[in-house]
Amino acid sequence: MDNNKLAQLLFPHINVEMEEYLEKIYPKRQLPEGAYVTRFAPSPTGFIHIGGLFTALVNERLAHQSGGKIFLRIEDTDKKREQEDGINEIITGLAAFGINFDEGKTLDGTEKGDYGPYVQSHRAEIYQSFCKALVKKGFAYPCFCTEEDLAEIRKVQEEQKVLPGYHTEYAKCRNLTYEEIEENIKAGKPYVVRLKSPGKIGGRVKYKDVVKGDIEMDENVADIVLLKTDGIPTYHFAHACDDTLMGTTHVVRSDEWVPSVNIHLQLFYVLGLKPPKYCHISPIMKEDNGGKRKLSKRKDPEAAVSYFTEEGYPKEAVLEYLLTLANSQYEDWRKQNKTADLHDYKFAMKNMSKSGALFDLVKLNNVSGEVISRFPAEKLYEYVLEWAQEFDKEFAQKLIDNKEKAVTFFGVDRSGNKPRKDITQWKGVAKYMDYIFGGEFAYEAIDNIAHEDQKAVLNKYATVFDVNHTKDEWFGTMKSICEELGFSPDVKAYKADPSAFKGHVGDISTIVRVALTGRKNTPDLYSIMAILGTDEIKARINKYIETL
RNA sequence: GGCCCGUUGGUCAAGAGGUUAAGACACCGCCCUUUCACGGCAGUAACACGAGUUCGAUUCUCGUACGGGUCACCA
Repeated sequence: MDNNKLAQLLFPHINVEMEEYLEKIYPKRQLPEGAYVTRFAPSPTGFIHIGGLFTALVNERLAHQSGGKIFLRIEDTDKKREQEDGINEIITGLAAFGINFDEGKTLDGTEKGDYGPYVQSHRAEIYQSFCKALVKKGFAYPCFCTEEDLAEIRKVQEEQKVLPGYHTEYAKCRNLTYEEIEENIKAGKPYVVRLKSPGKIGGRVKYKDVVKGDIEMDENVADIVLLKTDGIPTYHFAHACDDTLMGTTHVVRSDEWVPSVNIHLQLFYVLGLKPPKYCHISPIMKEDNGGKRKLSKRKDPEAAVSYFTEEGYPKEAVLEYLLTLANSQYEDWRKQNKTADLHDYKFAMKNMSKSGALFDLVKLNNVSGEVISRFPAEKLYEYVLEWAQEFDKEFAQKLIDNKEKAVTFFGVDRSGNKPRKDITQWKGVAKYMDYIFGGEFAYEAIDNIAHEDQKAVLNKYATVFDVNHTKDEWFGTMKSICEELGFSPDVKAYKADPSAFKGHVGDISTIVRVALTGRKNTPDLYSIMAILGTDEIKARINKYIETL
């Protein structure tokens, strides 16, 4: 068989040689020593999985902290999956979490970067050129098998209990003559181009995975499809071509790809190219009936990153949580560097876990509360407003109409080094601060103080408070009414003999708090009273008394 | 089923041939405190199992179990 002749028969329209792409069209990148070139390579469904964000984040950190580049490559070789506008959704979705690409498609529909096109469906000639080179070298051949043929082969293999797949003597089209091929093509028979695998059954390959360590597995023997009937490559082949041309140094992807590495290594081998380093990271899992399983797009709302924006988790919180999953020492670093930007953390690949972590919403809440506690009042206001404008218009309007009040409120207990940590997501803030905007709210019950005593406390308090008091005066006022009402101004004295009092000064503030806000748990009461103002305070006290 | 990977408290995890087996979240208790918080201190709780190597194994080796992944003209 004359391979050159076959290559010409198969790819008469391909004139650019593989070498030209390699040397002239896509010259090697000029980057500093040690710089990583990584990529994020989704199919354009528009859906961003939390695991995808995780992968993207790792890729982004690796590239940017090393002075390298990260590019976005759209893997749209499967037409069935395509989705209108999927690419833009991915770009904006990731940008919302601070992941920006140096190269690839942009929102205006153009592309940036010198290694494009970055959409695989636009790279057909490149793959075909590489494939042509393989045919010339005798490492690829056309296959005319139909689906039925393949099913038949599989059936036989199952009966014989041998390795399934298109390989060795089962690879019917491997040894077609030039004449047979030419005849089939002239007859218009559709065909794929397959790899003529040099692998041997029983052969083994080894490689060192950056996160999993040494891995050894069977050598690939399957004549996998390189180019599909439509001339578009499979993932495997596209990966080998693209990551070479685009200069990827580290392929960071989900560990479901580990079993394909033997194929990829073989592809680089037959192409005569050097493979990149592989970093297979573990997926994020979810507890399910005592077992673990991958977070599922269909069953788990939290699988979609949009869930976190809808719930109102600040992007910093999600990122920070993901970073703790990626590198548990991130938390220690954060403790030492409370105000530092999370991008200052030196992410280390070797600290990544080999096994999949369960997604823990409780932990996310903790991280989020921590992150939000560091936001100054103005920033908090902006974030909450931004969220509300999209997900709770009514609340957004209130925020706009009462901006000053809201900002003041957000500043309560949030300055200094011991900020409150009770806001963990924007959804819920409306309820959290409803008493700031109006008097409509339910009252939490106070069980340990009789209604009559509560009334007495409030009636008295209404006559002595003054919103112009300093905090000390305010506190003094509250203490001063204790004795005549039968309460202890001193908590210790109360605890020493609870039966001697109706309650202590703390109970008085609880009563006032519930009257004014409806709840036992709010930020500093003194500050809240200052926000409400005298008339509102009196009105609310009276309103509460009526309910007793 | 073949192949690959994994298994330290409820969760995330550090660790290393000899440790009282870190830390974080959650939970519980105490302290501080006018309330709510914040903070501080303490506590409950773990090396899947069985062999082997070794003076000694949670750490190394081999099995077993369990969990996960993968075996497409999908990525």
